Amino acid sequence: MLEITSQSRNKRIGKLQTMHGIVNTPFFLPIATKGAVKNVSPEELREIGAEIILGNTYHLWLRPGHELVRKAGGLQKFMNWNGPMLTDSGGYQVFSLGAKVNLRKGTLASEHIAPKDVGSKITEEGVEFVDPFDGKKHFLTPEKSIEIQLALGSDIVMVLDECPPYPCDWDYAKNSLERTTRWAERCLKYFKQRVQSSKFKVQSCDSKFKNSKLSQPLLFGIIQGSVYKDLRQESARQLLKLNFDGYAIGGVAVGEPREKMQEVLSWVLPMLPENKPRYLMGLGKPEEIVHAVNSGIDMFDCVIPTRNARHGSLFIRKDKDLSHKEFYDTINITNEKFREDFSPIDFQCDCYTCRNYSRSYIRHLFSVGEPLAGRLASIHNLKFYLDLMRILQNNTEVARL
RNA sequence: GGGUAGGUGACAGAGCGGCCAAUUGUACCAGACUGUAAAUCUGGCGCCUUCGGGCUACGGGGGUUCGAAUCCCUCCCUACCCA
Repeated sequence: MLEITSQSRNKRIGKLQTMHGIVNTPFFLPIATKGAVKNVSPEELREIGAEIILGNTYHLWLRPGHELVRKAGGLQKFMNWNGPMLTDSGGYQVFSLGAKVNLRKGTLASEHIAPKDVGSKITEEGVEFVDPFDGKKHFLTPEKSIEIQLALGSDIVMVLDECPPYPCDWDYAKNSLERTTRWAERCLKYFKQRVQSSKFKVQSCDSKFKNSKLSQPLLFGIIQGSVYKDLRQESARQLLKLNFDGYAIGGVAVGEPREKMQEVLSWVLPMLPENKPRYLMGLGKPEEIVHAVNSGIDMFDCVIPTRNARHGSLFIRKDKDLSHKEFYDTINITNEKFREDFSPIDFQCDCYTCRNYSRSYIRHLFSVGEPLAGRLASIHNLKFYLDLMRILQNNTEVARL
């Protein structure tokens, strides 16, 4: 249940209760796909203001295996993250692994080949994946995905969905969304069965959470339907009937134009209950997050801050007015113009990196391939994102400081 | 002093008569990354250009040939071996 503490037009600010603590909304989840946010330790995540992170079912299932993580006491304990965690269901890998294998075969993703024909095979029962590392096949069902997520100790469990690529024709999108709903039902059924059984035990990493009001994870449904209004709304209606703890909007930022994504929000958000969290999966660029928060989204996750950091692309605050279209800049720190620039990445930033290191030094680390480069850059970019969320959490007014 | 192997673009290293301004890698320059197969990928990388092309280039000089980085002569240089 989401406790909304203030609201202005569509924008909501609140608190989300989870097994491992309360999280302020709207929030951003740093991504720890394989049980670690790349280059950043849990302590550093805390320091820069992260309250919750995201782990990945698919990757952790294959390595090290969810049973191992269960034995370790849950992923939080395993990786030393004392706080809430959301787990993705593996649905995105239907898209990302499928589409990429497809591209390798020389077919354009834009030609839209249904993923069932490529790297992942979708049937009513579940999805068959081919592990790109060793070519082994793995079969993931809705029930299996839930089982894994519970073993990982997830606070927010996502249903297994299919994330279709863009463009995607109406017929395919319709079939896909309906299957996603059927999978969601199976997830819900299995989830209830497991969580209500006497054997269910919260994977708690810290005794302080024993008094949490919540003794079981939250389960979120995922709305699909590509860029079609009728399908998106149909998907939302179907999932609303199942009464999930929260609702995610999936299948966006897969190549569709920006306006399409904003349209999807405008169709779907008015249908969702006020007191339940809304999660826009995989988003996004800072301005997309600001727009989505103003539209009523509470949760985000994205690889941009960490991946771009590793590639030398860094965020810089520019304008305090978030309604201003260009409230930030990005620089590529590897550019020659920073060779003798001894100023910090961002004067307005108080992250560890900006307090202690110059652009020139970080550029040097990148050019000689020192791992510290990616680490300092990731800390900075994540701080930029988390600061952005902090600003959004502190201001009821639509996108203004 | 004698012998052998070599000298190719910033570096390493292919090419060994025309399809060579010259494979490839690195370095360098720029760009892209949206529920992470990503410390990855893409493009550029002699000079000039009206984008058709033009010019200068494979140690120096000379030659053979319609045509040479590629063949011949000579000089210079480098590495290793023998004195």
